[in-house]
Amino acid sequence: MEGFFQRYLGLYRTLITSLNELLSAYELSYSLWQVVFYIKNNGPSTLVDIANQYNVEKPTITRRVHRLEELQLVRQIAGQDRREKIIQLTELGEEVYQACRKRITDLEFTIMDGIAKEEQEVVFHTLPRIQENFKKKEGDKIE
Amino acid sequence: MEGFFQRYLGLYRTLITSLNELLSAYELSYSLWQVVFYIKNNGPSTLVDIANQYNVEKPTITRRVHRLEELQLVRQIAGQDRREKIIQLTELGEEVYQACRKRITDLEFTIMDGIAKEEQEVVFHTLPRIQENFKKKEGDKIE
DNA sequence: TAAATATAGTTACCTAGGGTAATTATTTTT
DNA sequence: AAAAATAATTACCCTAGGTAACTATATTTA
Repeated sequence: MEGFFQRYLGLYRTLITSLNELLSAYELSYSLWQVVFYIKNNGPSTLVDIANQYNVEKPTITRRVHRLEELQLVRQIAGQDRREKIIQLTELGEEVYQACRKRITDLEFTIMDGIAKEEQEVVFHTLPRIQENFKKKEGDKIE
Repeated sequence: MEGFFQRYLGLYRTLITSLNELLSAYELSYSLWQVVFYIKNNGPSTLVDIANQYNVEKPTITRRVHRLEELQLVRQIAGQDRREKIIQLTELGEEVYQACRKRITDLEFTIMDGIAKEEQEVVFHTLPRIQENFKKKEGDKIE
């Protein structure tokens, strides 16, 4: 499938810019949204949980969480292990999640306009399979 | 198609990192590769041509081209319009293009492992259609 | 159980990559 | 000829992430 990367990456800037514009109404960016999304869908989490989910380093998540604390969208709660910082959504965080979720879903429908349901399904299921192939390749390298 | 953006963007860092690693063997990154690729496939081009192709601002391309000049992969040639800077590949640039093209194509095949040809085709054709939908949306906004 | 090791998070510093506004040189329009 | 447009550049700024070193706490192990 020569040219796949080009097709894939050609869409990236358009998509991320569009999402960031949408989210800027809530003083968020996609990278901040990822954290809100993760906590909403996995419950109170540690920074390591989040870093592992998105394959980024811990300082990256430290920064994102600090920003979200400033925005009062998340707060820290006490846990057993005093090394850990467990964060959860605030009430405001929940509200902003709902509002963004709706607008993002709307955008997802808009940009699928005219594309058959079956085609959408194929794309939806194939992208994670490609990602698995990358992981497999990484694994091979290490062994 | 709720969750599409997540699926799409989840792959991004994996993919771009993998490509940048591959290209680092030639002191390139994907953003530099785009310029080499464009010139190879469109012939000698101006900076504006390239900026338009990738929807980035001119200074971005100025920087990329300067870097490629340092690497001696491109050179400037004279044109009619003396405002323009027309750049073309050097012999070294051609060689590096061929080498990278091969390695990128190999990677493209690797990460499609186990994915049926028909599914690959659907993804391949659907991504640009999604991009068109974004453009259409942008257009609507302006009017 | 004391010492060694591992883990969670932070800080400071660095890099990649791109944007905006202002500027220069040249060309095109009026 | 003067005004407007265009191509490229420069200077400055922003976002986002990485690495290495460090602190505090928890877990292993000898």
